[in-house]
Formats: sequence, C-alpha cells, structure tokens
Amino acid sequence: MITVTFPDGARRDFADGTTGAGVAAAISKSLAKKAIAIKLDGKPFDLNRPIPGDAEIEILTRAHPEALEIIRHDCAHVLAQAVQDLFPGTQVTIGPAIDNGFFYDFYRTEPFSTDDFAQIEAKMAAIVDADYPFQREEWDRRAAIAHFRAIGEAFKAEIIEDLPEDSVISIYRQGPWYDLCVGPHLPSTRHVGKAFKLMKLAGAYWRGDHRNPQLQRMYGVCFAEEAELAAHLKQIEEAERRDHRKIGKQMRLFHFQEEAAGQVFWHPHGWELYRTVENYVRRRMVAAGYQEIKTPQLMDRKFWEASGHWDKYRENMFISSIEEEDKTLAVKPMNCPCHVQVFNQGLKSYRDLPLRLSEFGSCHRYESSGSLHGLMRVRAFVQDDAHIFCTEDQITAEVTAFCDLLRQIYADFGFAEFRVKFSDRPDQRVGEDAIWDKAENALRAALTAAGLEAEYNPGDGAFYGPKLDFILKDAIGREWQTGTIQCDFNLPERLDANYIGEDGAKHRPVMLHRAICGSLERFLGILIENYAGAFPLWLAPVQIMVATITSEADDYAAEVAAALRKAGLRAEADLRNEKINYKVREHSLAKIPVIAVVGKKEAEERKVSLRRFGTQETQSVATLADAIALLAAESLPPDLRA
RNA sequence: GCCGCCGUAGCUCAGUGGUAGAGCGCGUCAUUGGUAAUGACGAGGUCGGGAGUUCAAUCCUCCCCGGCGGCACCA
Repeated sequence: MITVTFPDGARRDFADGTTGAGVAAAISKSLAKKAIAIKLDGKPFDLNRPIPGDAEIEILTRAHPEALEIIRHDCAHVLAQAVQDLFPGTQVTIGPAIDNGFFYDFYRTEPFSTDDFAQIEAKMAAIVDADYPFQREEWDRRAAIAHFRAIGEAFKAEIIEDLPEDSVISIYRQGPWYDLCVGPHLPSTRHVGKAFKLMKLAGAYWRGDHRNPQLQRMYGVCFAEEAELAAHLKQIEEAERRDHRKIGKQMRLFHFQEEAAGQVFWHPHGWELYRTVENYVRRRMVAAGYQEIKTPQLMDRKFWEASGHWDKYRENMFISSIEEEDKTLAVKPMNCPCHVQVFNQGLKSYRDLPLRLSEFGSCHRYESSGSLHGLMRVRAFVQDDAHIFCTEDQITAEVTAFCDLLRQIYADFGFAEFRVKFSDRPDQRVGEDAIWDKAENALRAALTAAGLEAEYNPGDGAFYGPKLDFILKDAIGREWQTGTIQCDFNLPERLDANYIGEDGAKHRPVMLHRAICGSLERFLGILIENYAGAFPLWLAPVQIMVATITSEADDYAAEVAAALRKAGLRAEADLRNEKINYKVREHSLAKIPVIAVVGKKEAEERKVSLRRFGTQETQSVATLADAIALLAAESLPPDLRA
C-alpha cells in the first residue's frame, strides 16, 4: 500500500505498483486521458512507471509548462530515431530540450543539409503517428557500455562510462529504437504531437570543447499546440523584421565591407544618430560629476606588459610597429590603463577622490571571424567608458550613484526593464580576502540603496574584483547585456596608482570600471532593433521632412526647412517633382517622425500641415512659428526637457 | 578559429556549361499633383577574388576573402 499526497493536501491510498496513470484514472476519466506525466516529490516522472512508495504527486497535462519540456525532449528522441533510420551509421550523442524546442547533436562523417529537413520531418511525423509507447528499462552498467560500443555508439558508451558507478542506467525504447536516457518520457510518441519544425543546422563540439570532435547539431522548435508554433514562427519573423543589419541598410545608416571586417562605415544619418546618443550620454555624465578625457590609441608594448594585457590579452590585440624606431606598439583594446596614467600625473590627495574620468574611448579588439555580427560584435568600437578612482569606503556611494545614472539613461532610451547580476570572488583572484569582503559588501549595500535586486552569480567575478552586470530587455522581450561596474584591486597596484591619505601616507585607490551602454556601436544596434528603426523624435536622424505638393511651394519649403534647422531641428526638404502621395509613402517607409506638407495654400498662409509617423489621416495645420515652437520642444532630448 | 549554408545591377532576387534578367532605385523627358507608388524612354553587371577541368565556366572542382546560422571565444 502506498499513500499519495496531492498538491491540495488530499491523501489517498493505492496498491503497490500503482502508476501515475492509475492515480489519474482513479481521479477522473478525463484526467486519465489528458495526463502525460507526473511530478513525484517535485520531480518529473513517467506516467506509466510504478510509484516507488509514499509520495507527493502532481499530475501533468500537456498544458503544464513542465510537460512542455518533456514533449520537447521526446521530440528530440523522435528526431534521433528518424535520423538514424534515414541515415544509417549516424551516431547519437545528446539531445536536450531548450527554450522553444530542442536540439540533437549527431556524429556523422558526411554533412547534413537543411534540404534533408523535409524528409526528416516526414519521418518524424510517421514516428509520431506510429504511436510507439516509450518503455523504460534498467540495464547493467557494464553490459550497457559493451552494448553501445558493439553497435558503434561510441559517444553513448562514453556517456555511460562517465556516469557515477552507482547510477541507474535507464534505457527508453520507442518501437524499434532505443536510447540511453534518464527520462522521463511521454506515454507514447503520439503525445509529442506535430507542432514541431526543424530550424537550423550548426556545428557543435562534443561536450563543448573545441579539441573534441565536431558534431552536427540540428535545432528544432516544438510546442504543445500548433497555434503556439505558429505564434513562435511569427515572433522570429518579427525579430528578422527588426534586424539592425537590414534596417541599417534600408535607412542608409551604416555599411560594412570586407576590407574592414568588423568595422563600421557610418553614413550621415547613422552618424547623426550616433552623435545624438553620444552627446546625450555625455551630458548625463557631466551632470553626474564625470570629467571627460581622451587618451592615445597606440601605446608601447612595454606599457601593456606593465598593465598585464600583453600577457593575458595579446591574442585580441592589434599590434603595430615602426621600423625607424624599432618599437612595437599595440592599439588599445581597453581604456583603463590609460586612465591610470592620467590619474598618476601629479600627486593626488584623498581630497581629490572620488575622481571620475570618462572617455568615449575608441578600442580595437581582434574578435574571431565567426563571432562578428553586424554592430553587435565588431572589432573597432567606442565605449562609454569611465573609471572612478576612490577609497574602499566610497565604493558603496559611487556604485549607488552609478546605478541611479544607469537607470535614468536606460529609461530615457525607452528601456524600462533590466536585470542585474552580481558576481563575487572567483577561485583565481588577486587581492586579500579582507578587501574582497569589503568590496562585495559595498556592492550589495549599493544595490539595496539603489533599490535594485540582483541575481547572484557565485564565483563569476573578474580575477581583479567583484562586479555587477546589467541586462536590459527590449521591445520584443530579448535581453542584451550592456552595463557593467567592476571593482578593480589589481590595476592600481600594477600601474602604481596612489594617493596621499589624511594620515599623510600613500594609499592605493580602488578603481571602478564602468559602462552603461557598453559599446556605442552595439548599443545603436540594440536601439535600432528595439525601435525597429522608428525612432522617437529626439533620436531620429531626420526628424522632419518638408515635402512640397507643387513646385510653386519650393521657396517656402526651403524657408521652412531652414527655419526648422535654425531652431535646432534635423530637417530636410523634399522638393522633387513627385506627387505628394509618393513622397508621403516614401518618407513614411523611411520612418521619419514628422512630414511637414506644404502646398500653395500653406505657402500663402505661411502655415505647415504636419503628419506624424504611424498616423493615417489626422494631420494638424499650424502656423510656421507655432510648428517650430511645438516641434523644438518635443524634440528635446530627455535630459534637456523642462 | 570550427561546422553547415550563401556571395549575380545601388537594393531585393530570378537564371543558364555557349560571357545574363525582373522589380524597385538611378538618369532624361513629359506631367504641378493635396497626405502611402504618374507615365514614357534610357543608363547600369569583367556574376566576391584566384587557380584548375573544358573547345567553352557566372554555372563543375580546389584555395582564399566576406556574409549568414550555430559552436568555441568574449581577460
């Protein structure tokens, strides 16, 4: 006899050997029909496996989020069966459920092609229709290893070998096919359903290590219901629509070319946007007590040796030399060592601290070719960088102020939501534990003071100090790591930064490395995708397009555009010999926030007709002076608004 | 860097072992029109680069460069 406790606290006794299915059947016929697995003491468990003893049970139906994970995992098994059936000789490895679906890593000498997907999907559907029950078996460890070796599944054998000696080796069968798996699984393949789709093919290393054999990974998406699959495919389309590389081309913001891989050619409108962002951030930083500096691009190798970069970061550095002087120089990959040089000029007093040095620092890093990705990952970029030199006692106040500044800036760019990660001391580190204690506590205190909650990332700090990372969420829910603040006990030591304390003795300052946007290039990429190119007025590269209806209004239109520009607005005039419909369409597609239409009537009355992006027919007609005043006020960056 | 896919006009893309085509854009001309495409005509490409196979290569093979999707990387 076993006693089962349900989520609502009710208890019920069942005969030994009763399965989840039996329990469900005892509750109701419809539940028995819908049940696909159970949770046994909080862990997912096969529906048709005998419940081992007294337990808390929850019956999972398809609609349950945890059921979805099982469905996805099973879908991976169905994929593996289909692939091995169609492509004999392919070895299986692992195939877990992931966000939105699953993947499966195969080993096969010949490459798969996405052209194979249709055939594989058809086979998968046939396996689902065949309704093979998933049957669990327990095998002897040695026998299992020998068996998988014998049938040529070297990876599976290796997995079992690496399992702890006492672990249960469970095998699941689905019709003629079987696989090593901890489970649990659905009652049968029919329950996987047909809401799946193979998406892409990618290389992946066995166990994620690039020294291991390369496997072929097939990604699929899978949902409980077809409607969810359709919705997901739509979301992918939406992300593609917003792709900054596509929008960048359409809106002529920037381009890349192969002679400068990973470096941006900013076009006039893109650079306008860039400068708008930079100038805004600059004003916010000045207001927050930062002093802006500019430091050299090329520094002697000796300098990077002293900073430690030559040793630890050289692979990512562009190196240059000059024959005449027999010198090796490196292009700076980071600004921090240069900032220490500025700090080190002249004797600093504790009265000078905290000293906040900021720089829109241009950095170059050699990023591997495979990691380059539009504006999101480039080799030349500018950071909204700053280093705060302070005492240990000032860390909390500085980090708190930083969090406030960051929150303000994100909010102004339209990012209301972000999360914070707190990473503390790693195993490999410099600095005494007492300093780490102090810095970690200071960061925690700052988070509390700023009213923020952080996820805890134990041991993930830099070797030189603990840090906070800031991850913002965009308009369609994607996350981007942008901001960071890191304590550094190492660099001030290496580059001998010091200040004179109240006691008249030399002390080491703590250095806080911090960025809010991170790389401006990448941040612009994020902004473009967040707004899908339809920027708010203050950011839009072209804020107002003055479009004429007839050439009789040309002179007036030029005057309007000039007046708008004089008022600080980014305005252009479209005097082309085209119909107004054509112009409205074109500038609407270009996502220009305001179209000022002028015809004969406006010219005579010295008015403009304003049409806002995203509106259909509601236009407002205003006098030129009123329109300028209105738009000038509306287009002010958030920090300059009254 | 690794695996797979891709590279044809400014853009989006079609196409063929006998050196190329559409739409949009661009230019010229006509048209001066009220809020999402006026019409006609025209120009524009050594088909990413190099080598090879072939009588002949944009097409087939190899190498290189770049892009895309992942993996690895992101002190």
